[in-house]
Amino acid sequence: MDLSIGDLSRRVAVKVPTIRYYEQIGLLPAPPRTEGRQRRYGAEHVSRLSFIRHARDLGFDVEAIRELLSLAAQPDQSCEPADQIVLRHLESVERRIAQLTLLRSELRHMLEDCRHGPVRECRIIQVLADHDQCRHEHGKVS
Amino acid sequence: MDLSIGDLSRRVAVKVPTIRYYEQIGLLPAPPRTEGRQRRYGAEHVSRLSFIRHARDLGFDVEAIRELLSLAAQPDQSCEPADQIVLRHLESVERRIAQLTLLRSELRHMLEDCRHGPVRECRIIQVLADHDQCRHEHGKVS
DNA sequence: TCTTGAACCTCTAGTCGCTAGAGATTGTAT
DNA sequence: ATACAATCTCTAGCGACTAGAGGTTCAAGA
Ligand SMILES: [Zn+2]
Ligand SMILES: [Zn+2]
Ligand SMILES: [Zn+2]
Ligand SMILES: [Zn+2]
Repeated sequence: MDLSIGDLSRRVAVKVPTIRYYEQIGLLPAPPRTEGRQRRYGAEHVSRLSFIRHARDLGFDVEAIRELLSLAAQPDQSCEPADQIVLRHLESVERRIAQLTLLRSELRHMLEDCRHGPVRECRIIQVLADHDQCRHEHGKVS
Repeated sequence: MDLSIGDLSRRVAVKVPTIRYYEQIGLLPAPPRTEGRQRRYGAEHVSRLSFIRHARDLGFDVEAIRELLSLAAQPDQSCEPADQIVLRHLESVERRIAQLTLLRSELRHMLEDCRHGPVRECRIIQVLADHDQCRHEHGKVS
């Protein structure tokens, strides 16, 4: 186990510049270097980066991942803080789904109502110009 | 109708720096100025900014809004390009909902499976470390 | 051993859609 | 005249990368 950054990249499916970025922000520890200053990674880097990547895929932000990693390193502590992080994330995903569902409905209505004639008669343009013609109180999409 | 940037901001509910930003990127035309170089807006700015704000609330990106505005200014043309823009956006919203729905399910499972004991036994940490323990092929959340 | 060339290095800047601040000027009400 | 809120320009920062320039190192084949 003595992987170049390219090897690690292929193995974990994280791009090379992203790995360097994670090192820069202190998410992945700086590995040892060859005499020519090239990075060489070991098994612990593979598993840590896999964790990071999986958590990113699941939508956690870097701050949350930082906390999750530090919890994972303390196996005797209660896992409650980790649960809290996941719960918070779940709630934000649910809020997001609710917003997007309203949005989808609004967009579908716009497309259904459109008569596909000249812009002058286009419902899409009219609705965009006037939120009162919307069916829902879709909030801002954040 | 001769609104300061603050008046316009309150009327359309778009923050002052955002209005200046829209001017900078060419989304909102530069208004006339007072002798002391302060911006003064008219009715056409109110309606254009309302359009922009509504489209942003509906999740359209600036490029799409640019195209929609330029279409809106040509009332005799076919509205098909506008419909296309909305359709593209709808499809991306639908993809996003599908991803987030998978994600929600995964996060719920993680929370359900967790025994709330020490980190060593925490399913959340275990699943994060190993995607094979996931129920779904949740893709990357983009 | 030498030579090639892919992979690596650092550093800077760009993405998107704002948001925040500094420091100076203008408008308006008393 | 004075005070003070609002405005001005300019620059930098957010999150999570991504792209590129310009230079160096590694590893494989001749
Ligand atoms: Zn139409
Ligand atoms: Zn609306
Ligand atoms: Zn747990
Ligand atoms: Zn997974």
